[in-house]
This record gives sequence, C-alpha cells and structure tokens, in this order.
Amino acid sequence: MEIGKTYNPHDAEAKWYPYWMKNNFFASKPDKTKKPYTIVIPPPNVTGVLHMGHMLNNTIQDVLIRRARMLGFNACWVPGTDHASIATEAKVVALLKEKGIKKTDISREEFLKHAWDWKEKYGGIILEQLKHLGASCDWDRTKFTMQDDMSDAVLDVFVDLHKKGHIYRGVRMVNWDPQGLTAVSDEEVIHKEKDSQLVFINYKIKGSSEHVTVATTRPETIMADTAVCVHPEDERYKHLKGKFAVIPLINKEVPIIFDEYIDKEFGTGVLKVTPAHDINDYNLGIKHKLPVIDGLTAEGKISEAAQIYIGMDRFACRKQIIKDLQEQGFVSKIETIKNKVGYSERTDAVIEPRLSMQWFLKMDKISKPALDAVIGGDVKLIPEKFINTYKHWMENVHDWCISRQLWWGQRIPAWYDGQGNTVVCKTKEEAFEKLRSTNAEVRIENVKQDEDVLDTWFSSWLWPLTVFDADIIKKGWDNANEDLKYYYPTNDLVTAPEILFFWVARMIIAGKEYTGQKPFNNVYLTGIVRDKQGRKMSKSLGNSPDPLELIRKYGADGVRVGMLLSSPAGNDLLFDESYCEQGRNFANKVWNAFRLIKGFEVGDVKQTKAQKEAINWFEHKLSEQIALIDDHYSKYRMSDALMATYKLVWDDFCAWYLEAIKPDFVDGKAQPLDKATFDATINYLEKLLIIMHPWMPFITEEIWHLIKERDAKDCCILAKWPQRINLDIKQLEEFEISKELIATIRNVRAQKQISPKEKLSLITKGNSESSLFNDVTIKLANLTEIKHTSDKLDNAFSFVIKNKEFFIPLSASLNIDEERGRILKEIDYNKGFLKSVQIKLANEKFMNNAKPELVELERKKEADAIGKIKTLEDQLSSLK
RNA sequence: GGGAGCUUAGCUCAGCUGGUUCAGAGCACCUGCCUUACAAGCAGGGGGUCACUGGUUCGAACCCAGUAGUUCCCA
Repeated sequence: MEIGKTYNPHDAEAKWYPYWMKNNFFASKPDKTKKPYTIVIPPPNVTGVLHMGHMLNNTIQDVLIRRARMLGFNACWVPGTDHASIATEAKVVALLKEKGIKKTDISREEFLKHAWDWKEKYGGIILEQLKHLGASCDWDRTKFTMQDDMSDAVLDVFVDLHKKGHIYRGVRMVNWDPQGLTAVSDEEVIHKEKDSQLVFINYKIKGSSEHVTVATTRPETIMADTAVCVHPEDERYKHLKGKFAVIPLINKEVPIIFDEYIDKEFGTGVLKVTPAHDINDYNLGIKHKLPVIDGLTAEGKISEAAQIYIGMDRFACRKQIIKDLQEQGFVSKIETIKNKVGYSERTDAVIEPRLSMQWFLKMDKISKPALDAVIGGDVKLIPEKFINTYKHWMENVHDWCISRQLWWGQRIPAWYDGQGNTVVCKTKEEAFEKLRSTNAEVRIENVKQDEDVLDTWFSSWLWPLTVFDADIIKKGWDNANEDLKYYYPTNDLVTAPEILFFWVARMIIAGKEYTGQKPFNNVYLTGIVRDKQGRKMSKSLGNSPDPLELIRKYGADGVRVGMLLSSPAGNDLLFDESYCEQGRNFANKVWNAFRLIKGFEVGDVKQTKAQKEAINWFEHKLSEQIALIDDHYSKYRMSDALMATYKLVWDDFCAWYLEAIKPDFVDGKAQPLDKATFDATINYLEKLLIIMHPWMPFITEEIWHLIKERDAKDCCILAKWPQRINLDIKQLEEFEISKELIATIRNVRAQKQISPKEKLSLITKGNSESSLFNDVTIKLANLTEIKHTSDKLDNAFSFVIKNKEFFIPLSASLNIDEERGRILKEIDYNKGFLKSVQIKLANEKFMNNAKPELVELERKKEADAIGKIKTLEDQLSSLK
C-alpha cells in the first residue's frame, strides 16, 4: 500500500466520524458497573454559526470526554441548543420584514409558527458544524431548551418559586431595550465609555429674574422633569425654598426640592429630577411624592406627554433640543465628558431606564447555597481567580428581572381576571378555578395569560437537570429518573467567564434548590478568543476566521492542537493561524513516524545493543511522561498536557527513540529489523496514539487501523489509557548524559567542520564503568567505539560531562590556544560557581536556617564543582 | 468611583510551599544541511536589569508596601 508523504486529514475525517457514529461509540447509557463522566454542552444559540469561541470551548470538552472514555469512565457528553429569546425573535422579525410582514400585524400563534420554522431550518447549524471538529457528543440525547418537556419544567419552576414566595411582580425601573422592545436583565447591559455632551441649561425661577443651571447629558428628557433638586446645606440655593423653576420651551413649573442625596460639588449642584427616566430620580420622586411623566415611548421616541417633539427619535430630539435651547439662550455652556452608556447585549441599542411592570426573582435567600458551594470548594472554578469575582457578585446580587416582552420563549404562567386579580399556575382551567375563589363573577373567557415570556436564562439554568430528566421539578429529586441519578452531578462544565453569572451561578442555584446538589464538580473557564491585536473576534470587525475553512486548510486535528497549544484556563487566546500550522505540522510528523515504522522490514536478525538500550529507556520515559501528562490533566492544565504530549512524541519518540532503533542502510538498502524491536516499537506507537487521541482523534484512529487489521470495535477511541510502570530514575538520568554527550560531539563536528558521516572515536579517561547507553551513543554520534584509557592523549578535543573526561582524537591538528582558552573559560565559570556555593556554606545563618537536605545539596554542589574544576585542570595540563 | 487580576525572551505562555550553575517551553529568528520517515524536516545557535522603587530574608521572578502600565468585573 502506498502511504503518502504528507498526512491528508480529509479522508480520515470523512471516514472515521461516520464510523464512530455508526458504532455508537459516543452513546452512553447508565451502567452501574462503570463510573460516569458527564459534561453538558453550553447550548449554543439557535441563531448562531460556529465561531472560534465555540471551537475552543468544544475542543476542550471533547478532549476531556475522550480521555475520560479511555480511562474507562462511562463518558457522556450531552449536546443541545438554546432558544435565545431576544436574538431569535429579532432574526424572525427581520425575516418577516423582508417578506413584507409586520410582527404587529400577525397573531402570537402565527408568529410562533414562523419562529419554529426558522428554528427547524437554522437551529441545528452549530451542532452540525461541531461534528467537523470531531465532537464526540451523544447525539441521541440532543436537547433544545424550548422543546415541550423542557419548557414544561421551566413553567413548573416558575410556579414553584412563586409558591415559595421567591417570585414577585412589580413596577420597577428596568433596562429597556427600545429596539428589542423588551426589558433585559442587569447582566445583559454592556456599559461602554462614551464621549457625551454635558449641557448646562438655565431654568428660570418663577417670579424672579434669577435662574438655576442644571447640567445634563440627556436634555431630551427635560420635558419629563417633575422637580429640580438641590442640597439643603448649599448656601447658593438656600433662598430658593418654596420656589418653582420653569422648564424651558414648555414653560412648565416644577418645585425646587431639597435633598441630601445631591452632591454639591458635582456640576452646578442642581439636579433635574426625571423620575421616569433615571433610577435615582425615581427614588427621589417617591420620597418627595413627585408625579411621574413618561417622556418616551417604548420605541425610544418622544411621547405625547412631553408636549413637544412628539414622535421624534430620542437621539434626533437630543440634537434638536440642544439647538433650540441654544437659539433661545437657555444654554450656558456645553462640555464634553466621558460617561458610561449602557447597551443591549442582544441588539446593541442604547438601554433606556424605563418604569414598567415586570416579574422578578428574589435572589437573596435562594442564591446563598450557591455562594457557599463555590466558597467552600464544593464547586471548583478553574482557574481559581474567578472565585473572587463570583463571590463579589453573589454577595451583591440583585433581584433578577425574568420577564421579557417577547413571544419566543416560555410564556409566563400568570393569569389575570381583568379586575386586578392575579394567579400563577400552569393552565387556564386551574387559573379559572383559583380566580373564582376570590372573584365569584369571573368568567373563563375573561381570564387572560400574561403576554410576556421568561428570560432565556430562566430556562437554561435548568439545563444540567432537565437534559436528563425534564420531569424532575414535578417529581422531586427523590423520584428522579435513572439517567439523572446516574449522571448528575456532572463532572466538568466548560464555558466562558462572560457567563459566570448569567448561567453558571444560576445553574448552581437551581441545582441546589431542586436536588440539594451542585450541578457540576468543576467549572473550567476558557478565555476569549481574540485576534493577534488583542481585539475580540466579532462579525462586525470581520477579524474572525471561519472555523470550517480552518479545518479544511489544516485538518480538524491541526486546528484542535492549534487552539489548545496556547490556551491556559482563563487566559485569553490571541489566535493566529500559525498555531494551526503548528498543529498540522505535528500531525504530519506523527504521520511520518508511522510511515517509517510501517516501512520496517522484520527479518531474522539479532537485536542490536543500541536497540535494546533504547527500548529500555523509552519504557521509562513513556511512564515518566504519562505521569506528567496525567498530572497536568488533573489540574486542568490543558496546554501543558498537550505540550508534554507533543514533546514526548516529537522529541523523545521521533528524535531519540526512532533514530536509535532505526536500522542501518547497507548498500542503499535498509537492513531488516528483529521482531522484538519491531513489536516494542509498535507497542510504543500504539500507546502514543492513545495519549494523542484526545487532541487528535482523526489521525490517531487512522494510524491505529493502518498498523494492522483489527476487529470492528478495536478502535483507538475506545482504547485503554496506558498504565505507568515503576520508574527507574537511573535509566532516565543516564540517558540524559548520553544525550549531552551526543550533542557535544555533534557540536564538535559542526565547529571543526567534520562531516556527520565521518566516524569518530570517543575516549574516556579514568574509571571505566560503562554507561547504560553506550551503544545508543555510538550510533547517534556516529562513533566507531567508546574506549577507556589512562594514557595521555595528544591532539584530541577534550570535554567534561558530569566529572567525566572525554576525548575525541582528531585528524586535523588542534589549535592549542583556542582549546586552552575554551577550557580556561569553563574553569573560570565553575570557580565562580564554587565560590557562590562556598559563601553559602560559610554563612552561619544559612547553615542554621536552611533545611538539612538543602545543606546537603549545597555540599554536593561544592564537591561536584571541585571535582569538575580538577578534571578541567587536568585537561588543561594535558594540552601541551 | 469600588473591586479583582495581569506585567518573565520578538510573540504566546510555564515557573507548584522563597533555595542547584546570572530563569524554562513552544513558535518566530539566525547558521549549516534537499543525510532514502518527515524541508509541514534535520543538526546547531543567539536572545531576558523576571514592569519600576523600596522592604522582609542568609537567600526574592516568587513574600510585603508603594508607583506605573494593562485587562476584566461592578456601580
């Protein structure tokens, strides 16, 4: 069979993913004889397409799940999607608009039909794309946050929490998205620093020639002012008690009120009070019993209550009113200041504080167990630095506004009789019964359900529960189904720090509330994928590569490796395609190592000593590195685990092991290899494939099957993670010395311009104990032999490794001065080192304070240095 | 304005409770090689006042304080 010189990822990807699927290797069922290892996917939005953040996130999950599978766990990765209320509704509205349909012209039912059509058509795109990455999700378990049973659970939770007194309805200042036409939660508001104009406007005092000056960034709201407020202690304004100020343009009189809330130093010390449009003003309004005038419409246009500019957009109005005020002499000055402006996370519209009737979830009590779970270490955040952020948020948590003025989502199960009575329950019939108990006259046709839907997070906070058992809320934890009992709590959650509060914290809250347990043991927080300049990748910037294009270019394995090479937990990843290139190169390296091995011809020959030595050494090296890799995994140091794997394969296996066992060429023909060496090598290769598999599932599976014919179920994906043996440190240490020796000899060749093909001999002086790896050294340094001698040597390059003297006799004559200089330099260096050690040893405080083993170590350093200096001096004297 | 984090080689990052020889890796860079697994490669090499200042200590990249820059969270 012809094996290509470079690895072709596409064929392997096209072959193995369907094969794994066909054989149900990703599927998981509860099995009491095995321990579960569970991950629930952070459900991507149905509106999205795969972006680099998903790539990073899901690659990590797949690595974890594949390794767990190999470790013998019953690995279960549950996929699914999230209905994303606002984003999806916006998409559907836009689509309908293209077709000439206005949302307001159709019924809720008709709209939802369009929305479902849209979801069916586009909702699964990301999940399909994840398959290209190799994601080994149990696809049979795919869930959607708005499927019937999942939605039902959401309503059950609403009813239950309402019953428990955690949910209430009230008029509150909410973050209003005038584009999405809905309230959004505090967490969905993104504050950006902007340059704003601070306009100083003069309000005349009624019955006087005086005026007061207010400073505002929102002049378009002055028509909704219902007072002007100053500090009671402010000498400048004390005389205005009981007077009225006149709002310009509309000549409306508003009282001047006094309150200690005012900061005398800020601006002019005079605040215009607009209760409908600012939370602080609203509170002032309540305190001083001010009327509320809503100067804006839901769409962010000037309302009729404002009297002028009616129907004008708020920003257009701002420009116009400044102009008009200036023309009429009301503006004393305009400054440009920096202030924070809130934007909707979903629509990017400027958030408008707005009074409205909303549903809230009280967070104080219900969130407490979730705070304790993280503080107490029951739920671990990785990296730990996020604990502080989490704690801070949970300790200052605000009530959660859970209603959204949308149609796409779970409709709030609250019912009204039109006469001020409200009940919360799941069906209209129930509601009717309940309402009738307080209002005998109520008629079922007058019972109306709340028009709003619930915040999407109010459904996804149940995700780790309801993906396994959607009836859990109804039945309670004690009656949970087998799946939930088996898989829950899940092991790891991999997500972005951005949604630590949106989602992670709330899942812990819901988990604690409904099962008494945490939803997961560990939360791995990935970084944000940024471009090379550190900018967040976004569609609008156009700086995000298309992940599928990257996969086409570098192969899925290459991209996976590229993503994870430089992505420690919690650190942003400054993505650059060259990482993928490195990943692709690595895959190619593995491919070629395989080609070499595959090309070995097994014959009836004797194993060489070098081969035996190399096999012995690699056994220990492999064990040592497996231990290291396991340790990195246990600490979720993904990029370290990957790098250790990379170096084990590339450096230890390819550069050292394979070079050491590679048969010689005689007359242009590779010699055959003995069976023992071949078998050992195949065995090592298989173990390495297993270790590489979580990172590079496709190439490892491909090579696994190219090694030999195997049974249908004998696949790399199911192979057992390799065991370690007891380490023989001596093997490892001595091999390091041999490596140093080989490197030195290669260096000498380079310096003296001796061809790598010319054989040299190496002579050691003094004790004749031989190294464990003499023959490897001979082979890789291309030596004729290693000889021991006690004689003085002429015209030989000399060097010292670990107090051992070595000589390489040279055919060309040696430059004595140069050699002397080199050795003197080394002596100098070692003397300096010795001195520093001796100073330490002469220091009484060090001797008293340092640990005994440390002192011992210093003594050894001293002895080693003395020995080395002596050896070097001997060499120097033999140089004549 | 409040809080948290970060600052180590050109880049991205390690550096575990302070203790080997003026600090490690990968990539990039430089030099030499198309050596029959691999030029997507091989063999070598250079490169760092560990942000700055002070303190604690026998000893500091690591602990403490301050300064600067930077990122994030909250208001």
